[in-house]
Order: sequence, then structure tokens, then C-alpha cells
Amino acid sequence: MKPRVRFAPSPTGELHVGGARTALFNWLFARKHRGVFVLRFEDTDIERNRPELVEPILESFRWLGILWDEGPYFQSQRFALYREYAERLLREGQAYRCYCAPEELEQKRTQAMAAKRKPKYDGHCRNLSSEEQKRYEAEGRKPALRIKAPQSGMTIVEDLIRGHVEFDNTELDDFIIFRSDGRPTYNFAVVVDDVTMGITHVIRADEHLNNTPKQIFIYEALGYALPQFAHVPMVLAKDRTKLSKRHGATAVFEFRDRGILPEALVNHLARLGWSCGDQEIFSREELIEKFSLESVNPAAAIFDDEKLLWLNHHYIKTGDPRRLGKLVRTFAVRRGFLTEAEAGKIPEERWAAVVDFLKERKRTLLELAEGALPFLTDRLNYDPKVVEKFLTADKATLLQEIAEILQAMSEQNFRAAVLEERVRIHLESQGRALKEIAQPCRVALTGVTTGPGLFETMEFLGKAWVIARLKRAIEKIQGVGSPAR
RNA sequence: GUCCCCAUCGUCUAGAGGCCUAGGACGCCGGGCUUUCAAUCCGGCAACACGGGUUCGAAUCCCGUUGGGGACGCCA
Repeated sequence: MKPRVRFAPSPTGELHVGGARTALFNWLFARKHRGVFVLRFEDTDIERNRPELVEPILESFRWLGILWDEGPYFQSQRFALYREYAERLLREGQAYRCYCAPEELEQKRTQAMAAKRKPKYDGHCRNLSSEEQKRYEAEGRKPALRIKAPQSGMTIVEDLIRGHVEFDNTELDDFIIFRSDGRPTYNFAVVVDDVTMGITHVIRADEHLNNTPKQIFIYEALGYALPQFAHVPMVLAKDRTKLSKRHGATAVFEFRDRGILPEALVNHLARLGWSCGDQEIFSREELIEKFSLESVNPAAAIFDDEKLLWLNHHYIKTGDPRRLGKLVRTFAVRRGFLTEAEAGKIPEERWAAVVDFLKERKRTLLELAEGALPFLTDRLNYDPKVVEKFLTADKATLLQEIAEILQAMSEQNFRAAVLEERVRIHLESQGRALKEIAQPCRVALTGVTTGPGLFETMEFLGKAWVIARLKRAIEKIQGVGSPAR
């Protein structure tokens, strides 16, 4: 039988990396076993629900390349179905109406906690007589539906990752499966959906392990076979707590906007709690081929930004420069480094070339976009501190001499090796070292102190820009022209 | 508080009783290369949480402790 798995986010926030990792494991499992990956939105909570978040979540998945085979389904469109199943349980005596008011329940819960007991429903409405029911109805109370949970024995969860987990049924209570306002609760809707959608493997985050015995009660009451369960460890922030806003970037979109490549994030997420020998770099195909739930580490994992950056850099170094060039272009425009019109004037090959030129020292698309600027436009942003340090008065003569030498060179000779030879010969004749002038030159040409080799930089910039920028720097040193430039 | 889960370098992990003087990766430190910064190469620091068992032998099995996480809603 082909496995059917699902990822079921609730549209109450953006897709964060923890959810993305759970979805990835589901997706990998489905792909590996030629099964079906279903996407389902659990939006039964009308108050907290934000429909405008659905599309961004879908977009996050598209960006990651985690594409669903079925759905998205919406629980909010399936209320009639849940009602049908709930009524069946009521009819069969597996569920009952509870008239207790939320405030009363809340009070009992608080009391139990204070008395250091586990808060449990006391079964007040479990065996109500029809007279009592009528009295409550007459009071205008709207009943919720509770399941009649077993009051003794054990419920066993056989988990593909955790193994054999036992729950004492006395720990569980008659929980609500249907609210008084006619909407199902989470645990109930999940089971009805998983049953009706034919889900064979429930792969979800660890935090749901405690919900599993409750859901098993529902499977049993409904008379359906259990799926396989696999509870994957959580992804924690650096401080070992659940990932949240205060931890900085946690949403998938935030990584995208920082210039992280989807293949890097997928690779990193896959390696969080899972491994395969000593391998670190995995293509999508390798992940599908090698992934297995059995080799998922049960311990929670901490999201490590540094390793993600290392992976991202790897994919920048080894990726197709044309594709990366397009991504950098989009990035530069989105960030306002260039206008769309300016970007449009730069040929595609130039974008690819600049990526290729800078990729060894840029770890993100953002760094690439920033660093590419001096090679794409004739605008230079000199850092005043850098200018002060390197474009000093004693360098003016030498810069001038170099400018003259370069001016005399043909376009055809404007190649790194030739440039280096000419400059070195001149320096030698003057008894000067390259070291003295290399950094001032670089600053003159790019405005920054780091980058590819000086002569490669000259070649890449081309004769016209090199000469112009050297002249501009010399003027700067001599105080000619606007210092505000 | 109660229940459930988890526990190897700072981080991700390898490890299914002898192959472990605990391996790899990121990061960090030092060095080579070099006009800078990277990339790259070489080297280094760094962990079995603790205590009891079981066994000829334990990172590995069992129990306990500690620590961390999660759950305990008419949230999901």
C-alpha cells in the first residue's frame, strides 16, 4: 500500500523552520515510498485564524520546493463531516453531552493545579439523567460533546521514532470533541480527517505525543485501525526553548529575505535530527533516497545559523552562476540597491559573471548583491574610514603613475596577468613594493578593502572604469572635487 | 505540581557490549598560500551529565538522580 502522509499547519502564523522541518520529513517519506503528501489547514479556531496567512504558507512551501500532492484541504470547510462523526459517537453512547460552563471548568482546573493534582475533568456530566439534562437545557446551557474515555488500563503508542510509549488511562479524561458552538476540537477533527483522508503515517512534532492516546481513543470509538505514528523531535532555539519571535529569524521567509538559498535551508533542516554517515551535503534526490524515519534522532535539535551559512556558501560556490545571477538581481532590486530600470540595463551574462567573480567570499545572496554593486554601476560608496586609512597623500604620486601606465595599455591587454606584470615592473623600477599600493588601489577601485585579487578586479572592471576610478581617488586625495561624493 | 519525551565536543551528529586512545561536520585557535578578504590545504582545542547496578568487558543494557524540553484548554 502506498503511504499517505500529511502536514497540517494552522494559519495562525508564518511557516517557521520547525514546521518546515516536520513538513520536509513528511515530504521525504512520501517521495521515498512513492506515496502521497497531503496538505491540510487546521483552521477550526475561527477567532485566531488568519486566512490571509494561507497564501504565504503555501508560498513558503513552493519556495522550499516542498510541493503537496493533494489539498490544501481546510477543516473549516468540513464541519458537516465532523458533526456527522460526532453524532454517531453520541448515538452509540461513546460520547455524551456536557453542560458544564467553561468558567466552572476553569475554576476546577485551577483548584486541581493548586492542590498539586493533574487537572482532569471530574465526569460531572458523564451519567446525567434525562431529567438533569432537561433542567440544564431549560437553563439555556448549550452542551459540548465529550468522549467517554476508558477509565482504566493502558494505552500504548507504538512510535516509529520513540518506540513503545505507555500512558495510564487514568491520566486521561473525558475531553471535549465538539464545542457547544458546533465546531469540532483539534483532536477530534484530526482523527476524522486522518481517517477519511486515508492517512497511513502520522509524522508530526514531538509536542503531539501527549495527544496521541487521546486520538487513539477516538480511533477506537470510531472503530478504525490506527495509523503508524512517528513523533519527530522539536527544533529549539539557541537558548533551548521553543522557537519564537524573540529568537530572531525563525520564519522561512526571513531566511529567504536574508539571501539564504532554499536548497541550503532544506539541506540544513534535513540534517537537524537526522544523519546518514559522515555526509553533510545532500541533493534533494539524495535526501529522498537516503531518508528514513528509523534514523531520526529522538533528541531535540538546536537550529545553528553558522552551519546554515556554511551550507549556503557551499551552494553559492557550486551553484549555476546564471541562476544565482538572476536571484541576485531580484535581490538587489527588492532591497533598493538598484532600480528596476538600472538592473534591466545590465545584461544577464554580467550578473552571472559577477556572481562567479565574488562567490568565494560571499555567503548569502544579500552579501552578493551588496558586493556586486561596484561592478555593475559606476556609483561607488566610499567608506570614509577606509578612505582616511588608505587614500593618504603619500599614495597620490604612485596612484598617478599607475593610472598612466594603465592608460597606455590597450583594451586587449587589460588582462590580470598582463596588468600585474606591468604594475610590478614599474614598482620594481621605483623600488616600491606592491604591498604599499595594493590596498589603496583596491579602495580606489571598489570602495572597500576586501575582494578578489587586485588585478582580477581591474580586468573585471574594465579599462574605462579603472582609469576613471583611479582619477577620482587621486582627486579625492588632493582635495579636488566634492569631498561629499 | 502531574504525566510524557530526551541526554556524546559550544552546535549538528557517528556509535546497536569489545573495532573507542570516542569518528565526522560547523564554529573556534594556530600555520601554509597571499596585495586584502575569502576560498583552499595542514595542524590543534573540545564531549559520553552524575550515581548505582548487569557483564570478563558499558558511550552502548537496567535502575535512580540531575538537567532540558513538551503536554495537562469548548488553542492547535
